[in-house]
This record gives sequence, C-alpha cells and structure tokens, in this order.
Amino acid sequence: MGRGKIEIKRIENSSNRQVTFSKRKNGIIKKAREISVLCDCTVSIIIFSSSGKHFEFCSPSTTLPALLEKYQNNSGKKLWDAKHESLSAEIERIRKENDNMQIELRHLRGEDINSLQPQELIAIEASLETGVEAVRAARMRIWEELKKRTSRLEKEHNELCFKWQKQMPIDATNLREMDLSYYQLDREFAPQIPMAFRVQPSHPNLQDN
Amino acid sequence: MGRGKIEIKRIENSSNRQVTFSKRKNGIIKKAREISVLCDCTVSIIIFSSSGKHFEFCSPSTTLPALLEKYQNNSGKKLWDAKHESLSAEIERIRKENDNMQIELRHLRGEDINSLQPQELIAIEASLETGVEAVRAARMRIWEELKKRTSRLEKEHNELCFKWQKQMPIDATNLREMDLSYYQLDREFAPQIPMAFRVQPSHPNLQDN
DNA sequence: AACTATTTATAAGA
DNA sequence: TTCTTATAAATAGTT
Repeated sequence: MGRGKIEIKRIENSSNRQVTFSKRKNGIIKKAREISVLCDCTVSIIIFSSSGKHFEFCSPSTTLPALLEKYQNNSGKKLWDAKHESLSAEIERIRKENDNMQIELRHLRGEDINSLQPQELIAIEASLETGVEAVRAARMRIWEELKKRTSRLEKEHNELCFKWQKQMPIDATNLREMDLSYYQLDREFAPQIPMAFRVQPSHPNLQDN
Repeated sequence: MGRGKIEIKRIENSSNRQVTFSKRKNGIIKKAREISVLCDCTVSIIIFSSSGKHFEFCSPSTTLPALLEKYQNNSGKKLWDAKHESLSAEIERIRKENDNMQIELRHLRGEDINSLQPQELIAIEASLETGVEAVRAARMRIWEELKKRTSRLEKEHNELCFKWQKQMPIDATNLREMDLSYYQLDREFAPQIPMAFRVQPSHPNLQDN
C-alpha cells in the first residue's frame, strides 16, 4: 500500500526504517483504537522501537495492570516473577489454615457439629472439658490470690491501726505536723484510704487562730 | 476501506461485530508482525474480545514477561508492584485474622490463660460450657438414633429366626448345604453377626465322618 | 468462508 | 518532520 510493494524484511536504510516505524506505529494504534470502539473489545499494545523508546496503547475502558491481570488469569500464563507466585501461595496457605481454625472454632462453640462422627464429637468434648478445667483452675488461682492479698492487707491494716493508737499519746511534738499532713492527705486521697486511717485533725485551721 | 465507509462507533449488530472483530484483529496482528520485521522493533498486543476470549501477539525476539519487565523499567509505571502491594495487604489482613483465631483457640483449649482478666475467663468458660452442652446433645442424638436402629434390627432378626426355625424341618434336602454355608459364615464373620443368627450346625464335619 | 467495490494505509518523493 | 499522491492493502457489505 504505497507507491511500490515492499518485501516484509528489515528495512536496511536507517532513516527509511525510522519513518516507516513512525507511520506504521501510528497506523497500528489507530487500528487498535478503532477495533476497540467498533467491536467493544479491550486492546493493549506495547511497542519498543529499535532504539529502545517505548510506545503504548490501552483501551480507555481499562488499565494496563488490570488487563494484564485478566490476561494472566485467563491464559494461565504467568507474567510476573516468582515473588508474585510465592505471595499467592502464601495467601493460599494461610487461607487454608484459617479455614481449618474457623472449623475448629465452630466445633468448639458447638456449631456445625451435626455431621460429625461420634469419635470426633468425643474428641471435641474432651478438649472442651480440658479447657473448662483449665479456665476454672485459672479463675480459682486468681480468687485464691485475691483472698490471700486481701487478708494480708487486712492484717497489716489492723496492725497499723493498733500501732497508731498506741503511738498517738507518746509523740506529741510531731503530732500537729502529721496531723496536718494527714489532714491534707485525707482531703486529696480520701476515697483510696481505708476508713481506719482517716484521722480527724485535733486542731484544724491552726493558722487562722 | 470496504464497500462503504463506516463510522467508528460500536457495531450494534452482534454477528457483524463478531465478523469485524475477527477480520480487524487479524489485520492488526499482521501489521504488528510486519512492523516488527520491517523496523526491527518489539511489539506485544493483547486483545480481549467482548465475550472475554483473549488473543495475543508478541514479537518472536522476546517474551511477554520480558517485554513487560522492560516496559516497567523504561516507563517507570508499575504494572504489578501495585498487585504485590495488594497481595501483601491481603496477607497482612489474613494473618491478623489468623492470630486472633489462634489466640481464641488457645484460650478455648485452656492455654495461655494466666494473663487473662476474670471477666475474660468467665466469658471463655461460658463459651466452653455452651459448646459442651451442644456436643453432648449431638452425641445423645446419635446415641438415641443408634439405639432405635439396633432395637429395630433386633426385632427383625428375631422374627427371621422364628420363621427360619419353623421352615427348617420342611425343606430337608437343602438343609445340609445351608447348614454348611452357615457354619462357614459363622467362622468367617462371627464377630460381625449378632448372637441370634449364629447357628450350630447339626452335622459338623460331615465329610470327615 | 469467498468475493469485490471501496476505503484506508502507506512508500516514495518533495 | 510533514505533505502529497500513486498504489498496495485492508475490509464492509454481499453472496
């Protein structure tokens, strides 16, 4: 289609080749645009000139990555390297693990168990019972711990009260100071201090007098 | 370039569209082959028809992955890094889900529960108890089913035995044969046959006599 | 899947 | 590069 017919082989004249490349490249891209409109299809073209410059066309209805993704799924050929595959494999693996755990969790919650064999049910029940025992033991430990701590605090507390009552009349010089400091403490932290510790100051508002 | 000029817009007639697609697709791929030879360049074309079928052309001097790799490096556009990112995000998401389930499973098995708060322990215990109840109910259902089936079979067996005993004296010609076959059956399958079916042969070792 | 009248692409020249 | 134009090639409509 030109002034003369040409053989389809490499054009040796460099500038001719360059010109022909430019014209035919535009021609192909025009054709690609046309077919994609006329036939409602998706086309992508990537062209590298011999000098290494790249040109591309992609139907406006999509993007190159999306089209390539589709191509890959459709053709089964892999365009990207091992990295992609290993990621996909990893996802596959985790998904399976996930599903298994999901099933196990459901079973342990008593869901989806109607299709199970008696043996499986027995295993699940055993696991549940082990779990219940462990949880109860843990709760018991916490309870004991709390009881122990409470009784220790109570004891210490009582001892302190006792000492306090005995010491009060002896150390009269410090009394006013401590009195005052306890009074302040009392106001600031009252809710956190056991009743027995809250002391009424014997001389409130000393300065004011 | 045809009998009539056409507007570049979607061809509404489906079969016309299909024919035009086929012709123009071949045209484009022919052009691509020509330009790659004439101009010593590299071309890749991927076409998806509206029906989802894919067609491709790639210069024989390269492969699609290699060309895409080169395109990515050359253009700075990422064709699949985005895909990698989304895959990684997906992995991240699933991993988290996995971890949560892992923890929940451990707790339900009574593992790693020492750092839990009493409230959490109570919730786990409740879940376990619900599970145990469900599993026991399921086992009970199976048990009842089995019991029902067994008693039905037993009844039928007894009826069969009764009929058999009544019939035995009548058909005396077959008796020896059947006797023998039951004897063999008894030896081979004894463990699987209910007691009521095991018959003592009236003439064991008939040949030996 | 052919045919062919036309349109379109483009090789060579300017 | 871009325009021009003769000619090759592609293809729309038809069979």
